[in-house]
Order: sequence, then structure tokens, then C-alpha cells
Amino acid sequence: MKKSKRAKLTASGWAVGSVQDFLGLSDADAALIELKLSLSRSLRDRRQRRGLSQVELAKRLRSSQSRVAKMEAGDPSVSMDLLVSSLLVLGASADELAKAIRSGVGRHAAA
Amino acid sequence: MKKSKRAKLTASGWAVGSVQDFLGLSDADAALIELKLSLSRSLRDRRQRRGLSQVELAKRLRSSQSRVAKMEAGDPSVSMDLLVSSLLVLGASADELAKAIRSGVGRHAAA
DNA sequence: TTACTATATGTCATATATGACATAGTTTCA
DNA sequence: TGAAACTATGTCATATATGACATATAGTAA
Repeated sequence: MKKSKRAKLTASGWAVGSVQDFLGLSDADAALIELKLSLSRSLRDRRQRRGLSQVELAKRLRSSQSRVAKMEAGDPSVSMDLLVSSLLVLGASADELAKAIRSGVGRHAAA
Repeated sequence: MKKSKRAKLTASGWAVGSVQDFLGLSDADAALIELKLSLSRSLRDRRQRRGLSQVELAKRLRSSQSRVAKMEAGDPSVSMDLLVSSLLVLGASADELAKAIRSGVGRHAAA
């Protein structure tokens, strides 16, 4: 239950691998972070393609602009549930979700 | 923020579609639930293939047997983060995650 | 400059998830 | 039978996520 070792470093342009050792993250932890970052990017992409502002998207999600900003920034306080459900609200298909998953999960040894 | 309309009904053999109307779930909400149920099934599959008990898996996850049981039962109190990170700890690949995603997300109209 | 729009960041009260525990039910094997 | 291993379910204290708000920063146009 010490999943809070994450860092906004990773969201701010750091390669996860380089931070992983520094923070002592397990492979699975690192993979999860990469996955969520990938979903974050997908969300921003989709929103922008639709020409929506964060405020407009927040309204559709019954959330707030600040939370949308945090979703897109890969903030550690954002759950995968929120990211995925937001993508679904934006009409993301199973293929698109799967694609984001693939590009977000690095290879790691089986535990 | 009224996502708590879920039901264990869905986990207990009910088709999501039939419950969706009853609970007044949106398409995106229903898709998210289906997705999580699919991940639940994947988790049980993987665990059993490895010949692990819930207790043993719980130890690897630094969690408890009861939580593992809830994960596999599709309990509403279980987050997608926990499901995915558990699958990753069990060595699930990107392909396998993507597959679970695909089979879990039903088609729904773009919003 | 000012005013406006969009996005980012920090904080907080409340909602939800989590691990742990107790206990009940189930399966398996003598 | 019965005990042992496994799984399900309910509860709770604590941890984490959430929406909302304030405020800051960045860009744009007048």
C-alpha cells in the first residue's frame, strides 16, 4: 500500500525507466504508471480533436476543470477508473483503449 | 459522482445490459463495469493457471485474501488500478491486458 | 497596458478504496 | 464423518481519490 511513490517527474518529461530506480519502483508499478500516462495522453488527444476546452469536457464528465487538467498532466491523484471512464465518455472504442494500453505497458519480467 | 449505482448483480451472473436500464446507467458507465468484470475474470484465470491460492496471491500483492476475493468477484469497491496492477504483478502482458479490454468494452455510441 | 480565454497548481471537505480482521460457507481428502 | 485448505462476505479504521474553489500562469487580441 505504498503506491504513492509515484512522481510527477514522470509526467514532466522524464523517462519512467530513469526514475524507476531512483524511486525504487517495481516493474509492475512502473508499468502501471506508464499505462496511466498513456491514457492521459489519449485523453488530451481526444479532447483536442473534438475542439473541447477542459471546462467543456469537465461539464460532460460532471467534474471540474482542475481535475481534467490533472488527468491530462498525469497527476498521481487521478485513478485509472477516472481516466478510462472519461475516455469512454469521449467515445473511445475498445480498439483505442487497447491501443493506449499496448503503448503504455512496457515489457517486464513475469513475477 | 454518483458512480455508486453499480450492483453486485452484474457480478453475479446478470447480463449488464439488462441491469443497465434498471439502474439507469449510462453507456459509458456500463462499459466501464463490463471492462472491470472482464479484468476480474482475467485475474482469476491467471491466478488459477499459476496454481496460486488467494492467500498466496494476496501475499505477493501485499494485500489480503478478502480483497483478492472481492477483486475476483467484481466487487464495486475494487478499483481498476488494483485490478490492473494485480494482473501486472502476475506477469500479464500488454497483449493480454488489451485482450481483456477488448472483450470488456461493449460498443456504445460516441457521446 | 487591459481584458479575455485556456490551462495549471494548491488546498480542502467529502467520498470512495484499501488492508485487515472476523466469520461463514465450500471443497478436498482421509 | 471431520479436519484442513480455500473462498466468500461483512465491517471498520485509515488511506487515497474526487469535485470544487481559489489562484496562478500563458497566450491572444484590442
